[in-house]
Amino acid sequence: MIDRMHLRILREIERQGSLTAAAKALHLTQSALSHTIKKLEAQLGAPLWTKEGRNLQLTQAGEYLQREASRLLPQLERVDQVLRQYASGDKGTVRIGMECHPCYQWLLKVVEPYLKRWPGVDVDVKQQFQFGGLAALFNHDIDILVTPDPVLRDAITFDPVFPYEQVLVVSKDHPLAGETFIQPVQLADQTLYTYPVSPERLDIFQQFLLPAHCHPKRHKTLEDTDMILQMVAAERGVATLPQWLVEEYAQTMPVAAVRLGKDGVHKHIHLGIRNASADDVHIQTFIEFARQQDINAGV
Amino acid sequence: MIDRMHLRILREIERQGSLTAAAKALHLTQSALSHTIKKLEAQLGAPLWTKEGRNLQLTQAGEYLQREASRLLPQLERVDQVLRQYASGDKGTVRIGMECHPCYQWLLKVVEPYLKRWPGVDVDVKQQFQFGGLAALFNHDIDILVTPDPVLRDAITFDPVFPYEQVLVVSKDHPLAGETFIQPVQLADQTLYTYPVSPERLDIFQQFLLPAHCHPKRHKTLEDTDMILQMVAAERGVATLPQWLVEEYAQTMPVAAVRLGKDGVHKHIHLGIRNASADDVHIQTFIEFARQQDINAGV
DNA sequence: ACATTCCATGAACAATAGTAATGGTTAAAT
DNA sequence: ATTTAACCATTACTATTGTTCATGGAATGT
Repeated sequence: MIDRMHLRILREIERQGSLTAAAKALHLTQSALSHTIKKLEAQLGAPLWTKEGRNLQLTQAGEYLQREASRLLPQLERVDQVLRQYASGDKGTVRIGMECHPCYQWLLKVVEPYLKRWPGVDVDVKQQFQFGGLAALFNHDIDILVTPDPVLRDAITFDPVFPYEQVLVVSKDHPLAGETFIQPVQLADQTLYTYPVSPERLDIFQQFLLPAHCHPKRHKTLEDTDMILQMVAAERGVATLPQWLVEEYAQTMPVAAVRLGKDGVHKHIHLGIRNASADDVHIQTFIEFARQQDINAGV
Repeated sequence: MIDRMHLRILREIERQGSLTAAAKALHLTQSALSHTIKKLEAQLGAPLWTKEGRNLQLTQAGEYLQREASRLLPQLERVDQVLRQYASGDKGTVRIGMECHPCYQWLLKVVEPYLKRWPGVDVDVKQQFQFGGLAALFNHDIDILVTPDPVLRDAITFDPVFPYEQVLVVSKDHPLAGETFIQPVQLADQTLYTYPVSPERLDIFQQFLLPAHCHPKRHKTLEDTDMILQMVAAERGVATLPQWLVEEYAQTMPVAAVRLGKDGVHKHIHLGIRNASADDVHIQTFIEFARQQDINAGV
């Protein structure tokens, strides 16, 4: 009953704000659109819009349909894209999403040689998710999720591809800079900079501070890795980052890494995929490639 | 480009096995189907089937499209259903999925009075999920997930609605039947019956046996609660169940409950919903209703 | 009050999708 | 080997649906 065109109409009227503009965007006349809408509403037996003055206001049913449209249409468009790629040989697109900020740095290193090795495959990288990376994976917005926090569930498989150590970053002149490792209490008089995510998802809290019932003097958040490191370099506080990333930054900035606890905090970057897409060639090759890359990089 | 009808064709040909039968199922002539397919393949620039003898064989692209069809069509059909319900007043359907076997018993008690209280709302209960309950929730196969194991994620909200204690069930004549509680070691010479799910998802292992590095003498699995209790009653082994459920069974069977550890293993049944559907009236009222129900039942 | 923008409508037309009839091919039944 | 039945493709024709054109009314801003 509800056809793809109906969904497109809903979406386009929302985007354009008016029926006339939507018609143009859909390569139709205003009249055609008006007719189609009237017919649809007759079929449904309920209006989708009410006329408020000279523009339209969605009814409750209309709002529902619009939400579904913005959810389903991208999936249908993806189907088109994939089919076009089937038709034009073995070209493909792998859509990769990331949840953690430093993952991006790692991904850059993997994607570049991957694109060279597989010229027929495109890579789409997405970072912003309305409902988080896992939802994006389930909703078929992305095909691979890069994350340090795998979740054990039937439908999703996580594959550890890159081991790294999470370390404390401090200014080179900081009192802690000389230590080989620190204890949780040593952060009690420090200002800690992190990305703006809830403490439950920050390893420094979950795996280091909370088990020892410690907490930093202050906890501040900043969006951007560079900004955080600026603050650390300026001795305004400390932060945590992957060790390999600190090494890189240390070449150009006065910062140093210190191990968290005697044994360190060890993590893996995981690649998560839907089990249903496990036999997709491009996804398979990407994961394999990523894992091999790390054998070289994971020194 | 790909239209709903195309997806229906793919699905129906799979279901019926032949083009002629599919045409009949779609209320079309065989000829019409043949035409539509030819046109679609021309548009795509690639065949979706190859003729193997007198029946059809899907190409790779065809297989992909078929998978997408069986994924997307149910969602489109749900949209139809909801819109029909909008048209016919405030009727609605809440689709509930369950991951844990005993959840079903609890749900039965909640659904019955709920249906009486809200005659306009239907409840669909589903128990089998190809990729697990969480995936079903993400895929819009269900609207509410009943589970004892919430997962913290952006897109999903879990709401604890019913507290219960997980206990050991033993035969009335079993040596352990007299104890007020048992220690993990006391299961070392017992046969343990559970549902056929992996030990990581069984509280008896995760919260009781593994922390004490114990394990039962034997671990057997059975599909069905009644069957498990039969085995327990016949002194073939022990099992774990929610305490309130054991109480019920104890009225008709020679079984008794024993606390797990000094403090017991305490759990909650959670209701999980997509954040995007948090303002759906029917879903809201169901959760509210479920929570109130438990105040009475949760003795 | 007037121009402008927006949406609705009816009639005419064009495009699309559907049917009927037929024929060729394949696989099973006699 | 021949017949029978099932399946799919094709052509020509028809019905339905979608689209445009031309027009009019209703709301907004100047």
